[in-house]
Amino acid sequence: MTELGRRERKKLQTRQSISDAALELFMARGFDDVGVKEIADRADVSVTTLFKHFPSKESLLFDEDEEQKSALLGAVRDRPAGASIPQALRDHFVEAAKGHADHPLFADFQHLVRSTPALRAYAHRMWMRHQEALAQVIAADIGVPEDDVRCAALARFALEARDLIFDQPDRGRAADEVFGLLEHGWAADQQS
Amino acid sequence: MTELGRRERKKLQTRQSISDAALELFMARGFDDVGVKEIADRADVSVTTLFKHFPSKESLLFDEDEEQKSALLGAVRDRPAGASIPQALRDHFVEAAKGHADHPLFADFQHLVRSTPALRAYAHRMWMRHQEALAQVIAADIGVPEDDVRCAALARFALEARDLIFDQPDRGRAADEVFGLLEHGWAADQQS
DNA sequence: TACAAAAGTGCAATCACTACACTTTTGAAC
DNA sequence: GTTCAAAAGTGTAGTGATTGCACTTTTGTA
Repeated sequence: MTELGRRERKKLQTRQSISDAALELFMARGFDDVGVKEIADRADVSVTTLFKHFPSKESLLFDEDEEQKSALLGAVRDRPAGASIPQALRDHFVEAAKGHADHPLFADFQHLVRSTPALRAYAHRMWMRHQEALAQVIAADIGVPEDDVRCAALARFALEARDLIFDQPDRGRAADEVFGLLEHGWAADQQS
Repeated sequence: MTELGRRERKKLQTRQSISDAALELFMARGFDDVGVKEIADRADVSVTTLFKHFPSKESLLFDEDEEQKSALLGAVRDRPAGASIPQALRDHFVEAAKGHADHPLFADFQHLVRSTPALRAYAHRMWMRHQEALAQVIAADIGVPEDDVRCAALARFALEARDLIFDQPDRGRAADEVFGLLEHGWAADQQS
């Protein structure tokens, strides 16, 4: 689409160098045992430049998740006929988890993030940023005002559900139970 | 119950001085515009001592929430006969919110916390710490293993719900809708 | 070719937080 | 009452992320 000039290409290249350096060092020695100075050195830029490209040390590991976001919204918007929204979200998460299981590198990355409090918190915050957009897609889908509370709640709960499920040993079953709760409510199973 | 010796009394007193100093300064000038040095000075202790009593700058504003926690667990455990768990949690949150509306100082405190990203995040993290305990109480109540996923999910969603509801203009209605979702599920309202 | 914007640099500073080695206080045992 | 070890407190010096500033270099473009 958009042809990038040399300037923009170089800028992206610098950004990528920094990002690469950070990933390698963090994976090798852990987030807390690598300083930004060392990353900047390896990427052959100054610390100042590093912070012109990334707002914080944590952000070095997380590139734009525009893709992730649109996949999420798409999963709801373009769900198969007859599928409910919670079902669509459940399926989307299970699929995504499967896709990640392929990449062996990704598992290490996940482990790094989940075992480092600062990264875990940052990743969670980034992920929850999608709440508003998701809520709006849901609201549009069922034809209610875009600030409807129930849509906001479903969006929030579903996004939280992903992390909740990730901790469970049997993720498939966990996903079924958690999204079952969202779909049919707490009351559904209690008096059975 | 426990008689406190002079030593422990003095320790608590020091802690309180620090806490008071922090609250006053933060309320007057905002969280980010007050340094820990200044707080320590006003409390007439060293910065080192300040950090012996509190693990971080944010924690200066949040005292032990053991009380809050047991109130939360009690609301579920001792709920009126016939009330469901989501209902009990809903009522508990609505009651708590009312109680806070009384204290005029509390409103300012709330505003400070909610308008300062670092504090907002910290408060949220503290609040969500109750998830595990709440999940266990729920599990015990309905007689399932304490690591049941649905209980963990209900606990998490309910705790998240509080903050979600707080943002809404009409909190009573919002509470009804959000906890209605937890109680009866997304499907319940959709095909009506 | 000249010029303004963009990208990058180096330095000094801020600020939360920690490690350390030290003094003072205090509770309790003798 | 004296003694002694633990607890509480202090001051200093450091680390490490992040920012502001004044500066040079690069690059698109007129």
